[in-house]
Amino acid sequence: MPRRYDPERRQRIIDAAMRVVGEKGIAGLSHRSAAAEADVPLGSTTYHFKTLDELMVAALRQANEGFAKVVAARGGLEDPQSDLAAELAAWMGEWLADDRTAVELEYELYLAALRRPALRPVAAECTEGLAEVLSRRTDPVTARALVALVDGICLQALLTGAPYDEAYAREVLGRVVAGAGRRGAGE
Amino acid sequence: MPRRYDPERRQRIIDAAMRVVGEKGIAGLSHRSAAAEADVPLGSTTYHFKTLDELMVAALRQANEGFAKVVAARGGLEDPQSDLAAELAAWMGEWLADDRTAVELEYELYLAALRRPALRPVAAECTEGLAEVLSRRTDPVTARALVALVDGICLQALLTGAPYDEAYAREVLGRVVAGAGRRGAGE
DNA sequence: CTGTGATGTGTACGGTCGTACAGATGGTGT
DNA sequence: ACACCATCTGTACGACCGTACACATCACAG
Repeated sequence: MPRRYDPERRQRIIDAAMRVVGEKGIAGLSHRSAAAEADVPLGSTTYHFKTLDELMVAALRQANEGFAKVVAARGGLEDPQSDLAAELAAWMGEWLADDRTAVELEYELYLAALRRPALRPVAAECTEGLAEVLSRRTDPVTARALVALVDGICLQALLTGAPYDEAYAREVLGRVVAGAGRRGAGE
Repeated sequence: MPRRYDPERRQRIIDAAMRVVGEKGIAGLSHRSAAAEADVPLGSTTYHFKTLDELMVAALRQANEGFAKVVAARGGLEDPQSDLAAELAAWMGEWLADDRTAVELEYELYLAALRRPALRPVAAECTEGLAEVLSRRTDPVTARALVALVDGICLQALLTGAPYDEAYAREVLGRVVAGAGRRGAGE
């Protein structure tokens, strides 16, 4: 593996791209805007990322790794003594309250997979990552359903601008958890 | 209300914009591409829709009206004898199988509200529209949760490219329905 | 019948974009 | 020491974009 002249150049471009998406949205991301934000010449971004899709793949992967760390750091999700639904609802509240822009950034990159097949494998990693963590507390089918419900609740809050209702989230997440292991659950 | 020289001009532009989004995605929508698709001059699209946001608002509203008609036409959702979760899961299956591109079109416009405040009120109408229909079969909290779960399940299928699993959808939707009217449900 | 305002049309300007490329630069293996 | 190649840089081109504007056209009130 040959060393680089500027070994952090590629990484700095990814970080810059994430800042651009956070500030101006995916529509504002271009080789030029990322280059300007990273303070590197245009040719440098086109060299490291031949297409914008490549840059978005790198950004989404990095965002998801950061997300996974935040989830892992919140130990409550792994503690078998805790109420899984309540833990999830509380964590969503913190996530959304802490910095809604950061959540928007993650979802914008994640949802971009809708029209960009190149992003789909990475998007699949994102859902599987959270589902895998939840699988340590419940069965895989319930875990996948919880991920879907978390996405739906977050999106409802973000898309309509409505405030996050933690009691509501805890209640409905609890219903999915409560049904774990019943008839026809596939497990 | 003054009549128009070409009373259908505006409507034709909206239809063209929806075709453009369906074929090339929101990123491919511009005053020019919509004008070309509608076979009208550029100045006509800029006259009727001062900004692209206005055009997207009109397109999303129209897509939602079409969606509401499809939902209403499927009477099973209103029949109190039917299994609500099974009806919903079957309807999602038909929707996704019939023409996945059409579903992508709807979700792409709907999700665009994430970064475009102008679309948020219309996005809110979309969720409330379906929630209102479901409210005739269950309580409002459960209805809202079902909408969130439907969105999450559809998005998981669309984003990851995975096939739609109707049995799974029926099972987890059923859990949410089964919990209706319990403790702390807010109703 | 005529004025007036809404609607339709064509063209042009300045800006941003992806892409391409030729040359500079400095690691790295031999 | 030398050559090779990954990396870096600046510049240019053609395409597309939103916007603006002057002028044509038509419905309708008076």
